[in-house]
Amino acid sequence: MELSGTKPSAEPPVVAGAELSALEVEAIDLFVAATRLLGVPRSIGEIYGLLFMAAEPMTFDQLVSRLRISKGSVSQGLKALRAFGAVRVSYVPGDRRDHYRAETDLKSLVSGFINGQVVPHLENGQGRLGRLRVLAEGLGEGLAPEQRGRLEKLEYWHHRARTLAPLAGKLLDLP
Amino acid sequence: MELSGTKPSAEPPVVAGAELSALEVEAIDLFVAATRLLGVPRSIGEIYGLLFMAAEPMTFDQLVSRLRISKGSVSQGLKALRAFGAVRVSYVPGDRRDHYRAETDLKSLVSGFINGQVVPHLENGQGRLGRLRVLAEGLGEGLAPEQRGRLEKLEYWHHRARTLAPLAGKLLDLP
DNA sequence: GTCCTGTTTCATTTTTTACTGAACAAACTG
DNA sequence: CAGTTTGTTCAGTAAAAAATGAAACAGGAC
Repeated sequence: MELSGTKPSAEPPVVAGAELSALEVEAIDLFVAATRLLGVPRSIGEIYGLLFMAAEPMTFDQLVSRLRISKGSVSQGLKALRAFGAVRVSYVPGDRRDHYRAETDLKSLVSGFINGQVVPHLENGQGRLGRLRVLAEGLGEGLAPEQRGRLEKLEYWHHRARTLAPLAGKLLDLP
Repeated sequence: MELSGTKPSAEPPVVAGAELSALEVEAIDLFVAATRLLGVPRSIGEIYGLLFMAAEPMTFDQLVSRLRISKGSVSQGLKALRAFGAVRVSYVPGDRRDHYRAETDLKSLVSGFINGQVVPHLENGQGRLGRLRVLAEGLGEGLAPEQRGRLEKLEYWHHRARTLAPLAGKLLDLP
């Protein structure tokens, strides 16, 4: 199965249920790899990857038919992507369907991800730390100095994370 | 189930196979929550959490018996934690067994995690990007301007990530 | 109102990932 | 050296996560 020709004479059809072009496959592959690192589902990477390479916004059913994944996955994937601002909905006059396009501003993407995935965990951590503090106080002298130091360290880490998280997007500008 | 007493008169036994103290449980819980965010297995959080709160280094079989998880999990977990420098091995004279303690320097932990989990992915991405570039060149004019722009964006992102990743630890110092 | 079209929801199935435990290897001991 | 202790590996299994697809829903169009 060789791509022997020197230049592609027939341009890839961009019809609804068409096969993915090699370029699209490669781009999707890249984003799927990224999702593993970020710990989000594969299908989300597929959707974002395809939208990222698309020359123009795509509809729900284009995503379904070109990626050959279920409507359920597309619906949930778009929901998550919208939730942290990685896709936007374009209004297209005369078309009842929503058209989706990828947000490609790195700062927005990073901020969105931090706010959606990290900040909630940190707020959770707040509660856990509080309980830990109460337990430690209850122990009084039963707490070894090493342990006391560790708890202080934890408080410091948490504080660090909470002050840094909102800045993550901005850190991309500086260096 | 109330902790009604004002001070704990009976101190918790720190014997090998003992129950975990409330403090330990709470700390482990916190780290287990963190592992979900980082996408690493739960057992790793348990091990690190217990070591983090331990007043002194612990042995392999203490981890097995106190956490009540299998030797396999402890072995694999410690292997991973050692791999990115989150636990260190203490030599204890007169004891054949290794004693493990948690590394608690935040910079080291962050750097270790980045080097172990992120950098390999980025190197991988190098290859993917290369293939994408080749495909794009092959298409020539068949590539829409939007798509060309996206590819440039990708290159930029990747470059950004590669230059920033090694600095991650240091970024914790500055602000 | 009823009939479409586009999208969401959710119980079930599939896939992936992590854990277990027994067999194994290495290193020490007496 | 035989026996014991300490830790690793890996095939099988259990648990968790994600994908599916059918049914429900929303809101225009007619």
